[in-house]
Amino acid sequence: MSTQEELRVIALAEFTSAGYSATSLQRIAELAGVSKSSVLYHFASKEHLLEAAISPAIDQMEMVLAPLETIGNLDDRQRFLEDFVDFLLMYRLEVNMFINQGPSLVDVPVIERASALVVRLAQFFSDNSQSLEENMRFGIALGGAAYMLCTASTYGLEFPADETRAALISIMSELLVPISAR
Amino acid sequence: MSTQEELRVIALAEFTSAGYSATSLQRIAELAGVSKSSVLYHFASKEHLLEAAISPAIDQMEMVLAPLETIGNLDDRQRFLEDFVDFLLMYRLEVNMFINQGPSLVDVPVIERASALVVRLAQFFSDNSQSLEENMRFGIALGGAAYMLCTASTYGLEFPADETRAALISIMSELLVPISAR
DNA sequence: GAAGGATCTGACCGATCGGTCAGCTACTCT
DNA sequence: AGAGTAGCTGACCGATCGGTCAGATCCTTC
Repeated sequence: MSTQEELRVIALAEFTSAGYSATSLQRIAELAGVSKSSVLYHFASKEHLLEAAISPAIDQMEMVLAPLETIGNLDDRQRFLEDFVDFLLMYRLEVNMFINQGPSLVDVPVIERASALVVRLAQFFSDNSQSLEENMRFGIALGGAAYMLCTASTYGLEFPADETRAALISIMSELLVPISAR
Repeated sequence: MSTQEELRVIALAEFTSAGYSATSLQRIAELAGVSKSSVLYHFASKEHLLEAAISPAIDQMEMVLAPLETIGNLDDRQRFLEDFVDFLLMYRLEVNMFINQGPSLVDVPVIERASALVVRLAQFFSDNSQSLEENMRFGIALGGAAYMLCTASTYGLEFPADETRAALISIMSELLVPISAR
């Protein structure tokens, strides 16, 4: 792994666990075994490092959400949900960071891009009804999944990946089933 | 409202929205219209201010959780859930902060006290079965509710309190109904 | 009016922050 | 061998951080 990749991975882990503003470039450099100057050689600024750390996840999320508006029957919906859960599992650190720290990281372009995606997703899952309970079901599913996938591991809970995936799909399906099919 | 109370309220709001480490004492002082020295007169340190800001919520949570082990039938369980939702609504800022930033604020005594409460709550709601899905249902309910109650308002969603309460109780009941009654 | 405690402030401290810059090293290409 | 470039570093910068301290101000109590 190149130094640049290593820095990106370390930065992502630290930003997620300790928080963006609580993580210093000095600490990232120490964890990577290089100097702070070296970090700033590979990434023009701390914000650029943040951008590099999470934009792959946002790119992937854009791809997963691409077919959103073409979803028709419940099978389409179920397939999409599985893809989305796979996305959550693959990029759990990035998602957790966006969910938890996104609101305090406005003005960072990639964060705004992600926010737009979440709004689009919310509008789809709320069945265009914009009812309170529909919106809350979506919010709980998204926020809850993100919480479970990352924060909860702080409490020492560690689960096999495939079981986690199955349970997550099951619970989210239950939460996000449209009114018409409930 | 005394200066001390005002500082506590402002600090809580800022810690929640911007993050603990991203919030400077200088900023809290400015928002309150006093000097930084005055903040440090009322609270011995930034950490003491954090403690003062969230410990009322943790005290209340301890009271709400007191009857946890005596819960018998499903009616008890439902009543407890309603009390807990009321607690979430009353202390949404504190809960959101603990959920989102708790893991990065270890070594703060009040945070550890709250963590112990969450573990106790999780053990109850997971039906002592410790199965993966039970634990995940609890985690999604708790993390999701916290997310909806605070973070989601960033997206401009604002709901009447009583409707929010009813929807939250409904969704959480659904998520936390024990296996035996499903 | 004197005394005393509560409240508040500006000046100041060392540490750390993100970031700049000149220069060192090692490798590639001609 | 020489030129150029990518990778990396230590020294340094101004700004801001949390925190200390001596003293000003205000209000109560005698």
